[in-house]
Amino acid sequence: MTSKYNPQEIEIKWQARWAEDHLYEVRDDDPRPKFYALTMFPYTSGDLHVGHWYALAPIDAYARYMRMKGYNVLHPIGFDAFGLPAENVAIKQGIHPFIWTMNNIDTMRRQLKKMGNVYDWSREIITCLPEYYKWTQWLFLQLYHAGLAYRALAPANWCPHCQTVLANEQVMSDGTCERCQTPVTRRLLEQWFLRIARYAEELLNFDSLDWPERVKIMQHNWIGRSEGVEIAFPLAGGEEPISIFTTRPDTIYGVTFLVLAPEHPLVSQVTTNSHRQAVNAYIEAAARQSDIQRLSTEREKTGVFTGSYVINPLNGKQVPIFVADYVLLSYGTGAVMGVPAHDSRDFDFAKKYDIPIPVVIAPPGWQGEELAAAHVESGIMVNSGQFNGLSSEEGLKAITDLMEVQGYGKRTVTYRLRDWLISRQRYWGAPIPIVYCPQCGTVPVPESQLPVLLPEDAEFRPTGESPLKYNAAFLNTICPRCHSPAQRETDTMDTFICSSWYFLRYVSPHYNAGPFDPEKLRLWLPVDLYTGGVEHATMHLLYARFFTKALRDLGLVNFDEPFLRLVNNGTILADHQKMSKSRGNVINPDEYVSRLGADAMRAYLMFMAPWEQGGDWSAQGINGIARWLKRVWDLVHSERERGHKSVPNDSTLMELRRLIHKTTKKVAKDLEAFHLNVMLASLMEYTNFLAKMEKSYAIPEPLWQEAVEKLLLLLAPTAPHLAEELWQRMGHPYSIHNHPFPSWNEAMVTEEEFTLIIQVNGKLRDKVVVPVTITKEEVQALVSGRPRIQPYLKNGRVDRLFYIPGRLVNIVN
RNA sequence: GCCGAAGUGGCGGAAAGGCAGACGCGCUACGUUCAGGGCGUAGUGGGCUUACGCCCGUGGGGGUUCAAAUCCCCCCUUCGGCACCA
Repeated sequence: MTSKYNPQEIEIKWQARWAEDHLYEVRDDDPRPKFYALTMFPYTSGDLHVGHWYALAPIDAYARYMRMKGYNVLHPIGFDAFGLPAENVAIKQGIHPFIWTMNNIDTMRRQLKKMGNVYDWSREIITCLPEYYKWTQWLFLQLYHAGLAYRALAPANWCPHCQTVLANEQVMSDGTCERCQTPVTRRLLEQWFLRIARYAEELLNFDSLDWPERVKIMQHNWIGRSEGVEIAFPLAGGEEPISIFTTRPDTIYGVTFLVLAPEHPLVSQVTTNSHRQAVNAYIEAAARQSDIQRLSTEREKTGVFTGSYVINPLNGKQVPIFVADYVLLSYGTGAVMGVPAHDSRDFDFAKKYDIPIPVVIAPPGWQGEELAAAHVESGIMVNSGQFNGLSSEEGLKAITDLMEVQGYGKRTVTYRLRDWLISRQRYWGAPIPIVYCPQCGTVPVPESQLPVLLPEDAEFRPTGESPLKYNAAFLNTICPRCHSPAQRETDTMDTFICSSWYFLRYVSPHYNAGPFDPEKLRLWLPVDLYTGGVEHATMHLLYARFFTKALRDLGLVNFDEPFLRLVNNGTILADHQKMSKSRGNVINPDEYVSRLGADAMRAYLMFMAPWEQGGDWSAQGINGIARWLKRVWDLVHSERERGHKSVPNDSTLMELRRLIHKTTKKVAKDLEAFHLNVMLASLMEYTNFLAKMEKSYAIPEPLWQEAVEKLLLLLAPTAPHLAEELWQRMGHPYSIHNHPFPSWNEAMVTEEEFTLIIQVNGKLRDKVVVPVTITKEEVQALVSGRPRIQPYLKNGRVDRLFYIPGRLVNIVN
C-alpha cells in the first residue's frame, strides 16, 4: 500500500469502479424522499473549460451531500446541442453541424467524467437528437392548438451577422446581439410568437420561489408592469377617437399636444394633404434609423405636425396631433398625450416646437412662473377646473373615476414584456412543425408525422442563408389536410425552446409516448435546487417559467414553477477578465487535473471566492488546496506511535470532541447555504487541529478514528475520490458515498468555557477564560478585580456594565 | 436618468450589531541528506515603544448605540440590470 498521495491514480480507479457498480444510478422506485438538483446544461462548444467546472463542481458537492443526508437525488446532465456556432463551423469549415456537435459531446462527456460527479449517464439528454426534438415540436403543437403560438407580420430584431431574427430578450440594452455583439437592425417579417405576455401578471409572482433577489428584480423590471388609464381623445371633426395610455391622468388639463408613433395605423388617416409630404418624409427617416439611434435618450426629440387635432375630453380644448419617433408603437397604444409641464420628454418636445407648457400640478412654492424643467413629481392641482386644490394622487383617482363614468377612459395595466419571437432563419434548430398549403393555409403537422426531421444533406452557403429554404426535399411536402402539394415552414425554433423543458425530460429520458412520463414527472418535479449563471435571468429562466405555466394550463404538468430554489454562481475570471478563446486567456482544467487532481480542482474552485460572486483564477492558490489534501492523506497514514507523546488530559480530549461536532455542524450549514469557501476553511482548521493534536498527544485510538472518519465524511462531497480512497484504507466498507452524513450533538457544539472579552468604553483591554454559566454579577466581580482593568476604573468602581453572555463584557464609565 | 449589488491587509477573502483580518495565497526568518513546482516551525494591517503596552485602521463625511465592517443619512468609486416604457 503506497502512502504517497497520487490523485490521478486513485481518481481513475474510483471513477471506473463507480461506473462499474452503477453507484450513481438513480432509481425511481427508491422509497427515500426525492431531491432534484439541477445545473444549467452546457452548450456543446467542444471543450470543458474551467468555467464549466466552476458551475458544475459545487452543485455536485451539494447533490452528494443530499445523498448522504438520505435523499434519493436526481442530479442529471445533458447537452444543449442546437445553436448557431455549429452552423457557423459548417459554413466556414464544411463540417456538418451534427458531426461537429456529436464530436464535441464525446469530448465533453469524457472531460465531464473526470470531474467525478454523481451523474447518472443513462439519463443523458441531447437536444439535437430526433428523439428529443420530436417532443420539442410536439410541445410547440400543443401550444399552437391552445392558441399560445401564433404567426404574425411584425418588425423583428435582425442580426445581420447571425442572419436571423432574435427575441427581445436576446438583444442587449445597447442594441447589440446577445451572441455576437453585432448591432441589431429591424426587419418586417412573418414570424412565430409564443404568448408569454399573456402570463405577464403571473410571472410577476415569486411568492413560492427561493430565488436571489436580484434575479427577481431583473424579471420584474423586464416584465415592466405599469398601471394607468387608456383615454380616448376624439378627433376634431372626425369619427374615430385616438386612444392613448397614461399613468398620469391627473395631468390631463396640461395636455397641449398628442403624439403618434410613426408606425401608428392612424397616422395616414389623420394626416391632412397639406402635411402629407412632410409626414411621409419623417416616417421614412424614422424607419431608416437603427434601433440604437432611435433608442438613444441623448438624442434630440423630433417630430412633425399632421395637420389634425383632437379634443381634450375633459376641457374640450383642441390639441394638435404630431408624429414623433420618441413614441413607440409597441408600448401601450402607440400614442401618448403630451403634457410638457409634467413629463420631461414632452417638455423637450414642446420647447423645440414652441408648444405651450401650462402648469397643472404646482411644484412646492410655485408662484405661477414658467418652469425651467418638467415637474414630474406630485403636487397640488391647479388650472384643472373642478379638480383644483386636490393633491395629484387624489386628482388621479377622481379624474379616472369621472372618465370611466363618462365612458372615454378606462383603467388598464400595461406590460413591457412582449410575446416571445421564436422563429430563427437557421438550420441547426428544431424545425417548426408547420406546413403552408395554398388551399388550407397554415396547417400543423400531425403528431403522428413527428418528428419533422432536419435534412442531412443540407447545403451551408457562405451567404448565411438558411439551408432549409434551398432544400427541395425538405421544403416541398404534401398538405396533411388536403394532400395537395404544400411547403414546409423553413424556420427553426429558438434554442431557448429546447431548454425551456429539458428539466422535464430527465425524469424519463427515453420515454416515447410523450415528452415525459407523467408518473415520473409527479415523482421528481419541480426542481428543488437549480444553479447557473445570472446571465439567464431574463431569458432561459423567464422562458422556462412561462413554459411551465403554459404546460400546466394544458394539463401536462401539475405545478406552477419549475425551479423552487435558485442559486447563481459567479463568473470565473483570468486577470480580472472573462475567459475567452479570442483573448487567449482560457484556463485548461485538464492540466491541473492531471497534476493536482480533480479533487483539488473541485475544492479550489469552491474555496477561491464566494461561489455566487466568482473571481480570479489563481494558479498559485490551487497549490494551497493541493497541500491541504496531501495533509489529509498524511493524517490518515500517520504512524500513530505513542512513544514520546504526552497523555492528553480530559479537557484536551473534550476540546477535540467538541470540535468534531462544531465542524460537522458548520460544514453542513455552510454547504446548504453555498458558503463553500467558509466550509472549506473550517475543514482546513479542523485538519490543522487534528495534525497538531496527533503530533503532541497520544490520543485514544477510538477517538482518533472517529475524528478522522468524520473528516473523510465531511470531505466526501467536495473531494469524493480522496475520501473514498482513504475510507477504504481505514478499513471501512465501500462506499463512503453511501454512508450517511454525520450528525452532530447540539450539546457538544456549545462550549463549557469561553474567552470573555473585556472592554472598557468599547475598547478591548483584557481577556479571560470563564465557564459559560457565569452570571452577570460574577462577571462584574471578576472584571473589577482584574489588574489590567483596574487602572481604567474611577475609584475602582464600575458605573455601567453590559454583559453579552458567552461573548463579552463592556464597562462604561 | 432609474433600479440593484459591492467597496475590509501585498492578494483571494472571514466576521448572528459584540476580539476586525478566520482560512488560504504570497512574503520574511529559522530548521530540514529537500534532486523532481519540497516539508516543518515562527512571524506577517499601519504607527509609536527596549518592554508591559498604547494609538490609528473596514471607500469618504455625518449620525444612532454601552458597542458599527455590519443599522440610518449624504457623497465618491466599481460592477450589473433597465433605459424616450408615456
